[in-house]
Amino acid sequence: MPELPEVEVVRRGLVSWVRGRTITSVDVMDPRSIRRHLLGAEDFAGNLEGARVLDVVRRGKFLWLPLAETADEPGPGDGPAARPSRPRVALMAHLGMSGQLLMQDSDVPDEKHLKVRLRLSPADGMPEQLRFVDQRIFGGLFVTTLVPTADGGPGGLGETPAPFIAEEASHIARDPLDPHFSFDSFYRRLRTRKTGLKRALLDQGLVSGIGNIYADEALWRARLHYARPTDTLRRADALRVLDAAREVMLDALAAGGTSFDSLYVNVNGASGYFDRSLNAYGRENQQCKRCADAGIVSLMKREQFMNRSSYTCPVCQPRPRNGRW
DNA sequence: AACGCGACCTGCGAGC
DNA sequence: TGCTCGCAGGTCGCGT
Repeated sequence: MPELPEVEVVRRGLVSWVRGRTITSVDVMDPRSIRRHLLGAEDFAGNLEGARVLDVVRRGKFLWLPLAETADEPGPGDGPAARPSRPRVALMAHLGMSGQLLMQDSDVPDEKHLKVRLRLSPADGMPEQLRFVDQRIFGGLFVTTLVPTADGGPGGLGETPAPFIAEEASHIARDPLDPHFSFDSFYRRLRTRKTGLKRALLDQGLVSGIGNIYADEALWRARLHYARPTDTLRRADALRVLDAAREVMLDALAAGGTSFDSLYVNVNGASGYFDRSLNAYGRENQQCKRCADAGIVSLMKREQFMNRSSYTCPVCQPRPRNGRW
């Protein structure tokens, strides 16, 4: 579930099912899904078994579960007096292009692409297993350490552990929905880049959470072409495209994310329906909706850019000339 | 230092 | 029917 809204749908879904529960056993059915855990499957399982899940935190498209290393170590809900030393490790997840995190009862047959199974301590009315399913294996799980954040703010969206972030997510910028996202610092860095606007929007170190779909949607809403040079971009234009990204991702979140097929589902296996609201992505040769409202005939164009497809309206998102508008 | 490309994977639909 | 090709929501590492 690759972009921010889809990952956030998973995070929200997961919180109520796993927070406070203990991981009792781990099955790795395909070691490729934990290849970023360099010490291998046995070490991976050993780190998780007996650990208690404190929360589910997201930064950009990275998701992690801070862990209390023993089951009886107090968690965030146990009151200030019982607060433990901060958690030091976390179970990290990235969904890549096709990863899913699913809560399943034990009697549900294994999915075709089931890669990792976590069994959780029993809890009333809750599924016993957290499953990582991944067709293309671009995603994966691994255990990592928590390190201080660069700006001293919260690590990501989620409630604990405030100033700490999973190490492999520490180079990822805040996303436009993060309350600590700073437009000023984004814009300052944007102007120093010598690249095109879409490439910058997809650079997770500059602003995170935006992928190919929402980049095209944000550019369409802001009436900007993907090749607009970043070093001459006016503040008002940068603000417009960032606001557009925030809006479109919030709308998508409210719709449960974008699903074209069963690959993109929430933790209960349900699809989102934002695909019906897309204005640019996937609309090759279809009439631009905004131009149609203005009585202008204009067909959306698909072009190869960065080895992937980009969709633009040739009328309301004209290609820049000479590095200027 | 930062940009931009290829690699990492499986499966599906289109076209022959 | 079955082959090949192009395509798919992402990230990382290398060469320039």
